Amino acid sequence: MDPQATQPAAAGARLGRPRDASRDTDILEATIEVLAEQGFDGMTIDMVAARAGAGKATVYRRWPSKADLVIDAVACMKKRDLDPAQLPDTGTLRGDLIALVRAPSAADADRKMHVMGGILSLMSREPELARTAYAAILQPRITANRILLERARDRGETRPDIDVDRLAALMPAMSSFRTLAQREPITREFLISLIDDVLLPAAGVVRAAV
Amino acid sequence: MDPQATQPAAAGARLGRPRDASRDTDILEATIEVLAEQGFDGMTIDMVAARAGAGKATVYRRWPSKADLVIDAVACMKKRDLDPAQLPDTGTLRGDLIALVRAPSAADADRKMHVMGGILSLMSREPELARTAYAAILQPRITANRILLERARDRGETRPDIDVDRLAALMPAMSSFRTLAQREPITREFLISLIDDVLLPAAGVVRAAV
DNA sequence: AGTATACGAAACCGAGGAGTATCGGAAATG
DNA sequence: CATTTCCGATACTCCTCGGTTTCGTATACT
Repeated sequence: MDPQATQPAAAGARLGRPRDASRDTDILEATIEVLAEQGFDGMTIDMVAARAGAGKATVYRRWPSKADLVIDAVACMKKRDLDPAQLPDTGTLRGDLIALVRAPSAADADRKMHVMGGILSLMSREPELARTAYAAILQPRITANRILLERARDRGETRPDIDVDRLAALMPAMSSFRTLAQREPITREFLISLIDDVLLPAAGVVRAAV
Repeated sequence: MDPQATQPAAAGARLGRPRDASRDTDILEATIEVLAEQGFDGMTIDMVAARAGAGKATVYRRWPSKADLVIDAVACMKKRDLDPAQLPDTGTLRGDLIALVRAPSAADADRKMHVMGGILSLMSREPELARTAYAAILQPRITANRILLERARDRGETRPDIDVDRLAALMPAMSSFRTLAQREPITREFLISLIDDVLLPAAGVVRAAV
């Protein structure tokens, strides 16, 4: 199995120059960027390598194929994500939702949606990627919405019989639709209008004076 | 200009074997099918020709390039579409919306969404296609919803201050999201749940006994 | 009949991109 | 210093696919 079974015990120090871990993250970030701009089929390994300031060999030493690189890059988007443990808790559903659409969140969501659009065609052929992308891009947001909605419902702020799952997917759905199909940017105004004109009325929250 | 200016006046009968018009529709339908299954980049002209039972030359005699073929095929989807003049008018918003999601509509919407997903990457590079696709696939549905909503609002069935544009896009947005991102099929149950649990509450329609 | 075009099938051409190999140099171990 | 592996750069192979051409046949007009 292991051709290097001389002295370094198991996963110990290998011989020769060690790998530069910074190349990994640079390549993964470049992959996400090119993916968002060009889509999977429009993206070439040379583009990624050039943007990362790396050589093609350095890419292929780490990932066996273009598809594996993309799958790994998408999976790594999940890490720097909102932590369910520190969701906003302002006392009202509207306050929580508004807090969730702060400026960096909007720009970040816009790029994530473009990545999603870029790998749509590949997702048909790679079910594993489809699950990974859902978990990395959509699931966190939907889960956060679900938690906020359940909390508000248990407070008696909404109707008691709301369809939490459906409503939790509402904002991601309308956002992706606007970005990908209507090709208009996600703005803070759009998100707030979504909260006040669609989501809160649908949840049966009485409209406060604005 | 016209190298054939002998006897046939202007656009009259040409010389030789005339073109078979049935090949046009066969090729266009095959294009839509392959597009929905494979996406633009995964689709090859050979696939389309084979499925249409035609030769590649027959395709290229009619459309100068793959992109032109796809643009034309998408544009032709608009023809067999719902006519705004004969929208349902049942007296209630819910009745109208339910009537609009009859069985053939659901299956048709599912395929249209897959086509939309298949050309997403191309739409970035071809703004003309983006407009065409929107007009052929989404606009008719959104417009129909808008008309029904405005009618209901003017009847006093909804709150008077509803955001018609936002609400008209709600069902297409949630449908495309479910199809493309969540990869679950569009069922009649899903659409009705959307109407009863999201759209009507958001529009302020009082829930009738079900 | 003669001519001109359309048809399906298949060979063909050229560009572009995935993946591999090579090279000179750098960074680690011994 | 010798060895080994990593690095960026680049040349190279192989294959797919868009698009063109050819061929034998079919179908129109004159």
